[in-house]
Amino acid sequence: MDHRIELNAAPLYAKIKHHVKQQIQSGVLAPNAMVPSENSLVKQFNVSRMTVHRALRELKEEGVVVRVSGVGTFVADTQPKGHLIKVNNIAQEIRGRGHCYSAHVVQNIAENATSDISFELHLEPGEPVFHSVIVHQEEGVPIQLEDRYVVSSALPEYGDMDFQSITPNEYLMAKAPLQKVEHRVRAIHPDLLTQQLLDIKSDEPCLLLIRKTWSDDVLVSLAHLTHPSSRFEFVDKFKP
Amino acid sequence: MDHRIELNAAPLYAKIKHHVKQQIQSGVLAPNAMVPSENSLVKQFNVSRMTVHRALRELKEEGVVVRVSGVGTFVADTQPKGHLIKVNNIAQEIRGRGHCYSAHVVQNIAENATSDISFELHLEPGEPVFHSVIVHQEEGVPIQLEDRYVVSSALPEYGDMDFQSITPNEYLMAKAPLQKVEHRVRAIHPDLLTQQLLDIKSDEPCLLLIRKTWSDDVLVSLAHLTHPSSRFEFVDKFKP
DNA sequence: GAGTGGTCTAGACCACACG
DNA sequence: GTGTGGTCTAGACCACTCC
Repeated sequence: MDHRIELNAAPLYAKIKHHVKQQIQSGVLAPNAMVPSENSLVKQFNVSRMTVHRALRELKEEGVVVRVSGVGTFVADTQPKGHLIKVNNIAQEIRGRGHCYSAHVVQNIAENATSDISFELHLEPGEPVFHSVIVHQEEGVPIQLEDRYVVSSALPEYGDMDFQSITPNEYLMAKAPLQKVEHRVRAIHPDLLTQQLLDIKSDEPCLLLIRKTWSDDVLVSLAHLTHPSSRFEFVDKFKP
Repeated sequence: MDHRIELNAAPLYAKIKHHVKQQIQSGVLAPNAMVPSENSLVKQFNVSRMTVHRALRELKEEGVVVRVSGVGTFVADTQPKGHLIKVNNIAQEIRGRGHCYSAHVVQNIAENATSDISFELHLEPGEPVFHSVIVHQEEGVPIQLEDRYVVSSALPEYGDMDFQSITPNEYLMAKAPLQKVEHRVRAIHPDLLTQQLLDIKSDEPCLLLIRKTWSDDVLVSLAHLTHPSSRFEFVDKFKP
């Protein structure tokens, strides 16, 4: 049986991985749902079991799936969690979990930098900046409050954007190629406005990620990303 | 349970991985040196090529070796890859600021794993673990509460250590070469004991870093690192 | 007993690199 | 050409879980 006749260059195990991921992302396979067994995928794709096994094993390594010997393979029940570096793609991450992403744009206006903000952004006080405030939601539940300042001179069209379909970070990544990033992570008590926007009680601590991004040696954006502790944690796996 | 017996029960691909790692660590295989080819390892271990291939593929994914199709497999030259959150060396970090580091060892005892801990460490309930609790101080002020469990079978001498002059992390790094790390960061309310040990008020939120470390494909340690929000933040700068 | 995942074999074909 | 890694097959045995 020759599979090489096909022009598609992707290995079979990669296609199977992609197929399962798609099923999860599209909602066909909900969290905790059972993924078709190796043998049924063997029949479905007309490949050997070793190939299916490799696909599912790698999905397990990636944390997409949980496998229990003698029982079956299941869609990982991932709590809201973020990779520090990838917090920018909160929309993508939520959708990757097979959940519904939505955004509530509180404001996106032009301001003159206060002394605090101008200091942080290395500007002169009073220089124009954009100030956007957006609540990111997973399955309708607020998961991140994004309070962002953008240097107007670097991205003059930022204020015209409607961030319903694209997140500010996706916009920034596209318009101002990321050159350098600085993260600070703190635990805080949310202020009253934050409590209301995130729909949390006053005694719930929050994870605050302060993110500065540079493009072309210019500091372009300062974002305060606030996450309720009960709904979010940062996760980072790496190999030294 | 003897650690050596587990090696005999280990899968063949794991034995081959371990063998190659040993060769590298012992200096038999220097950085950039060529690792024996799949076919020669097939003969040496009298196994199938698929088994050897899996071993080398996983070593590649771990960054231990570099593989070039049509050429060969080579020992990776040690890449620094300065990654996230260097909480590892809290003592070093404090001294790097020119401040005085001190440690208060609350306990370092042998226990039998509770069901919670055994689950997290992938052990059977009741298996022996070491449980150390240490308060790390900067200029005499508590800055990190380290609550750590270590798998006894992996590091049988951990319980004998006096962590006044060397931190558990430094000990682990020396005894069990770091292979993989998982971090989770949360914001929490400290419990009463934590408040006392860190000398903080009950309403001060804390940054909790949960750190799991693997060595040689074995999970060896689980640490809860709690930091008062007013005295600590994580900082991370990087260039993509 | 039937089904699951975990491992392993002994072959095979392919693309690529090198001399 | 030979040697390398990348992939894939069609079986197999095992330990395990669930009914």
